[in-house]
Amino acid sequence: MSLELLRKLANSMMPLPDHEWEALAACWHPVQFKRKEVITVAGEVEKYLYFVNAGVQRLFCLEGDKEATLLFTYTGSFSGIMDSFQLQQPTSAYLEALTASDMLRMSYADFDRLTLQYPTIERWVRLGTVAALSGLLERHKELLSFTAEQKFRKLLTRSPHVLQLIPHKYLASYLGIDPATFSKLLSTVKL
Amino acid sequence: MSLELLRKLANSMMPLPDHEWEALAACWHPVQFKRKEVITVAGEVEKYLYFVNAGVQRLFCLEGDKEATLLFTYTGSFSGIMDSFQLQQPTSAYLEALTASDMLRMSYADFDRLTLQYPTIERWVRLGTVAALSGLLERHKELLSFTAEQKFRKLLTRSPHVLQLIPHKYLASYLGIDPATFSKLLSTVKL
DNA sequence: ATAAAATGTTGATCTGCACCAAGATTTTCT
DNA sequence: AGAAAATCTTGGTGCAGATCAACATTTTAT
Repeated sequence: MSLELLRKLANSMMPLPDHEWEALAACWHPVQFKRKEVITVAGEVEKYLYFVNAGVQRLFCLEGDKEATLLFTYTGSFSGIMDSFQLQQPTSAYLEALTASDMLRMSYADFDRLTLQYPTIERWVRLGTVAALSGLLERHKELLSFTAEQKFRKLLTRSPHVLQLIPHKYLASYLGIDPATFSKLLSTVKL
Repeated sequence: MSLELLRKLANSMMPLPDHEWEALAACWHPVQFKRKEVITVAGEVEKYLYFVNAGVQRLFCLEGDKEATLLFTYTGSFSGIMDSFQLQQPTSAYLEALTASDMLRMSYADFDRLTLQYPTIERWVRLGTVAALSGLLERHKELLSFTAEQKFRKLLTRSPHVLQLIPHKYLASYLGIDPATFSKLLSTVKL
């Protein structure tokens, strides 16, 4: 069971005393998902916090017959439906594996115990959550004020690698534009 | 200095032992803003967490020549630029008073000390932040998938009172639609 | 109370982008 | 390797909603 990536991340953010790290590490359990497999279904309460050892995942909602993609998670990042997990309330989102995924996960009971027992961990979770909020606010601002082309360009400059990593129809959904429009924008930029 | 509203809110969410409440209460200081006064400017680090005793405030960004309104805060809610405050990083947003505002505020130094000293408070801040994240995700989903009319209707059903409270041009900006379109939608619904 | 500023309304254009559809290409599965 | 499924491309069309503009109304400040 590989905790290397997670340990590296933890150390870079907040070095923990050895015994706290032990307690934390003991709560993670490996789990695998196949490509296209749905990890969490709308209506459920998110049972786990995930850490991605390998693969790409997508968080999305169904609105009528359309999907709205909220975010992607990647190798080396946390995953799961964070608000549903922390508040233990039903979610209206789906989490699915876009590629075969190798993940670690922690149950809510363990998470709750750790945060109550170790103030450092509680604090670290808070700051991680704020960072997520900050990123979402930034994207929100773009949705409110950018044209399709501006959103497209921003994606290209901020995360060019996702073009090879994620099917374009999902990137289009993430930007709130039509897949055909995405394709047309792409062709204008490639010249 | 009126801590009534704040105390009521705190008790409803998480009753604190008396001495913790004392420590918390001692950190708040009253402050007033005039209508249209800018409370925090883009580029700054948010110095304070606010609690609104009276008034309405608006959080927005400038993108080119347009404003994108991210959220409103009201009597009885917290205010401030939460991510900038908690992370002590510069913000790209502005906070302004839409009406004359009567607020309480707490410095970051006090906030930091309280969260380190009292695990209950640290935890409560985390859960408040998650709740904010949850609400923002919900709105994000709507921006991605709703038409102007759908967003308009949702606003009317969820918060009809804001129609009397907030100038419609800001509501339009909040929904990401043109003020003229907002006005036209309003007239169709009034019949 | 009055002037001035801000906000809201309404109609007439104009356009960005969604929508549709059919074919080309790529990826996945066995 | 080959068949099937998924994804991407590209052109044509239509419309939701932005933009423009002029006037009406409401709110604020003195």
